[in-house]
Amino acid sequence: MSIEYVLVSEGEQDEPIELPTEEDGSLLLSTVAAQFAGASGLKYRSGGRLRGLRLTDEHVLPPADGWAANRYFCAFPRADSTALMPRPRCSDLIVLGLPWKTGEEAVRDYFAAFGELLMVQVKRDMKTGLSKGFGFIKFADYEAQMRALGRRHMIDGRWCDVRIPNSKDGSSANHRKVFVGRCTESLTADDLREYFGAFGQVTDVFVPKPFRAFSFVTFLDPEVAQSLCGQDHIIKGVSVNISSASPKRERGTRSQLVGWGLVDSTARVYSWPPDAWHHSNHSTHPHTAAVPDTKPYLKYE
DNA sequence: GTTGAGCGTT
Repeated sequence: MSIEYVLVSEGEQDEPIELPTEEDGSLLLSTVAAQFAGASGLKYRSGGRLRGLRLTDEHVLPPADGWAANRYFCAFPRADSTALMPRPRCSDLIVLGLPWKTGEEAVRDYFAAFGELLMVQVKRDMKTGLSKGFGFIKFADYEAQMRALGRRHMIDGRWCDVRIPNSKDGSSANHRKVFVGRCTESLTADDLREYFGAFGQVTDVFVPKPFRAFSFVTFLDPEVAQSLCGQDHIIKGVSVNISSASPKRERGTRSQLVGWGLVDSTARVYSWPPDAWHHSNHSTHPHTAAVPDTKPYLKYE
């Protein structure tokens, strides 16, 4: 078989380059990577759908109808295996020193240059509506976050700082319940259950009545709960912060017990499942457990 | 009707 040239572009819309095949008719991944750094494979469009090419031992194999029948573009690890190799999560960032005048539109306009924005807030006085001079943003891409953190920002004629908020709590107790802060009244228990259900089985959701701007979500698996602590999540457009459900102070007080969900000061608006849950629910907190650090409800470890 | 280091109605 003789050498053939294959049309390959970086992205589907980009200008293709001709790449030479090997004697066996395959295309070496290193040949692709020489032109498109970081490429991990090739794909093409077939009948409106994307199709990936087989890759064996660094040889990209042609489709059944041969190379010439299609145009190819690159697959990159980041684009296709987000679930397998997640980049660091973006966190909310605080923007300090905003001019009093500056609103969310201006903040968004400014930071959009760094990358896609998922959230922009300018904090205002509840009564007057005047800006407090700071706000919060969240980028879609960690690289954008890094770029924004790496420098000062001139916004509407004033130097502003972008930092990681220190309200973030790095600590996370090993418990199944998480505190969900910065809830709005628009977030219902069902919203929270549906959203957090994607991370693991949710066994309980507390939403204080009257509205208190936070909620508690309990998972079956404490590892799931722990893994979420310290993160910001956007639910129905609301940026909530997840942290350990155990308050930092006031242990032993009624508010402590309330925080742990051991006392019902608020309405239990969601409970599941009704009975299987009853026993382990209130017996395994480190401060109250009769049997220290045993986790009879776990099937692993 | 003000202000200029901070931290988002726990």
